Formats: sequence, C-alpha cells, structure tokens
Amino acid sequence: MIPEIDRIRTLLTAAGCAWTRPRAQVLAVLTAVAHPLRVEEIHRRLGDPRINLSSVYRALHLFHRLNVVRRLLLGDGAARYELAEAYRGHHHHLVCDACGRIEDVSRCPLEGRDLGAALGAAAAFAVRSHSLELFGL
Amino acid sequence: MIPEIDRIRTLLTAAGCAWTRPRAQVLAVLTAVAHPLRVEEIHRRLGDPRINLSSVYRALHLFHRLNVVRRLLLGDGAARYELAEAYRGHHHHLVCDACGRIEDVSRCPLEGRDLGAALGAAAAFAVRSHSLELFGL
DNA sequence: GAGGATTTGCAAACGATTTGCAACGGCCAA
DNA sequence: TTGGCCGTTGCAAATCGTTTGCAAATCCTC
Ligand SMILES: [Mn+2]
Ligand SMILES: [Mn+2]
Ligand SMILES: [Zn+2]
Ligand SMILES: [Zn+2]
Repeated sequence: MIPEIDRIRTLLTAAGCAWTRPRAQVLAVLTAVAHPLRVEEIHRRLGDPRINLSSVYRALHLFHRLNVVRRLLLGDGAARYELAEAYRGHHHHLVCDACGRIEDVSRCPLEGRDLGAALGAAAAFAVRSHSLELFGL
Repeated sequence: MIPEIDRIRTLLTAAGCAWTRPRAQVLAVLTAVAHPLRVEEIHRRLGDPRINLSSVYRALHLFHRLNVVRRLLLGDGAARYELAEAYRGHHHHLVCDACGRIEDVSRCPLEGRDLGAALGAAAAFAVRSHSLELFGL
C-alpha cells in the first residue's frame, strides 16, 4: 500500500516492536490527512470502534519516540500529531488567533540561516531540530 | 521600585484591574528570574504562603491577556511563564533534549526575513507573532 | 472609614493523559 | 501450520495540570 507506511512498518520491526491493528490504523489516519490532529480526532477516525483511546495514546508515544510523528503544542489544552519530517517534509504552521485554523507553510523561514551564528555565546549547543509557529489572522 | 513593575501596574490600572498582593508578588518573582518558570515554581517562590495556587493561575491568565507575560509550551506537561517581549525583549529558547535546561537566545534567527515571502500562497495571513524553540544538546 | 465592585482562598470539578492489570494477539520457532 | 511466549491491548481507575463556584476578604473610590 502507501510506501510511507511500509517504511514505517519496517522501522517498527527493526526496533523490535510489533505491527498491530491499533498502530496500523493510527498510521493510516495520519497518512490520510494533511493537517495535525488531536488524539481524540485520530481515535474517532479509526475504522475500528474496538480500539481504545489509550491504545491511540500509546501508539503515538511509540511513534514519537521513533521519530515517526511530530507533536505540536499550539496553546489550547490538547496536543496535535502529524507525520514527522521524514515522511511529510520539513514545514511549519500558521495558526489563526481568531478561529484556530492551522495551515502548513512549506518554505522554512530559517533555511539558509546560520543558526550557530545566532546562538552566539551558547556555541556549545548543537541544534537538532526547531519548532516554529506563526500566529496571526 | 523596578521600573517595569511600575509600568505594568499602570497598565493594570488602565485596564480597570486592581493591584493586589498576589498579582504584585507574581510579578516580583517573574522580574527576579531570568528564565521561564512553571506555575508551581512561581507559587513556591512567592514570599507569602497565604497566597493560593489558583490565584497564581488567575494572575498569570490576566497578565497573559494583557500581554504582560508570555506562555511557553515546551513539551513536558506544564506551561512556563516569563515576562513578555515588551519587558524582557524579543528572544527565543534553547531547550536541551537531554536535561531539559532552557537558555535564552537574544538574536532572533528570523530578523531581516520577509515572512510574507516565505508564506507564499497564504498571503492572506498577517503574522502577529511567532514562536521559535531550538532543540538540541 | 464606609460602600460597592473585584479578587481571593478553598475545595471540588475538569479535561487530557497515564497507568495497573488481566486478557489478547502478533510473531517466531518447531 | 501450530503452539506458546512476550509484547500489546482494553478497560477502569489514577494522575496531573488547570479551572471553577462560592462565600469571605481585599481593593479602590468617595
Ligand atoms: Mn503540518
Ligand atoms: Mn526566555
Ligand atoms: Zn524550519
Ligand atoms: Zn524571533
């Protein structure tokens, strides 16, 4: 099926983790949508009502640890998840202050910037990733 | 006393809000430290044990609404607060993936960037603020 | 200092997330 | 293909940070 899912399945196997129905379905949901989803939303979209909400949480934890998904915290109480950079590409988000709508920005405003220079004194710091959200209207 | 606190007090008054002991002490804590604090930490540092944790939450809400403090969500369960841009200047944070230590970066890697250009299609979006955190070691 | 409006302390409610545990189901070896 | 082991799940209860209702305390204006 979808090549990303195959890649991820292989990755799970390599990490010694089982390929189970909850995990597969959570991934199916995440690959099917274009924007970050709350856990509750992911759970609701699973084809299978037998799957428990806590299994979704556990799957997302595992995926996050294996860098399969990215977790976003946008200020309302709930975390949002989307496929990680390796599967959806590096991008950032516009968050509307008024209605809360979220949109992707594929061009990274940091590209070409020498982050090391910006750090200055804290040169001992090796940047591994960054999180950038733009808020507005 | 500290000029920032006077400014903020004036601002509260202008907004029709009272200058009360909990609010003053929360501000005193925030102006005294250089890094973002969790609500629980702020509460612990108040000189006065009579002040209730929920008053700290309420004070921080008010301050956040009036743009006196900034709220940071760094991925562990708890929000962190620090004085807002107008009082501490625009800056970002380094977050250590290993130990969780947080450090300020005063140079903004976005300065001089035309965010509008980076947005591309979503030109209808007016960026009012941005949040950038750098993760690494 | 008195009056009325705001704010506080307290304790209970809340929503998101995590956890213990017994039943279950992938996965590998036979 | 089957058997069985060990990781995984469903379920319900616990936890955590945060919010809220309400009566009492505090602030601000006069
Ligand atoms: Mn996205
Ligand atoms: Mn800071
Ligand atoms: Zn970027
Ligand atoms: Zn900046």
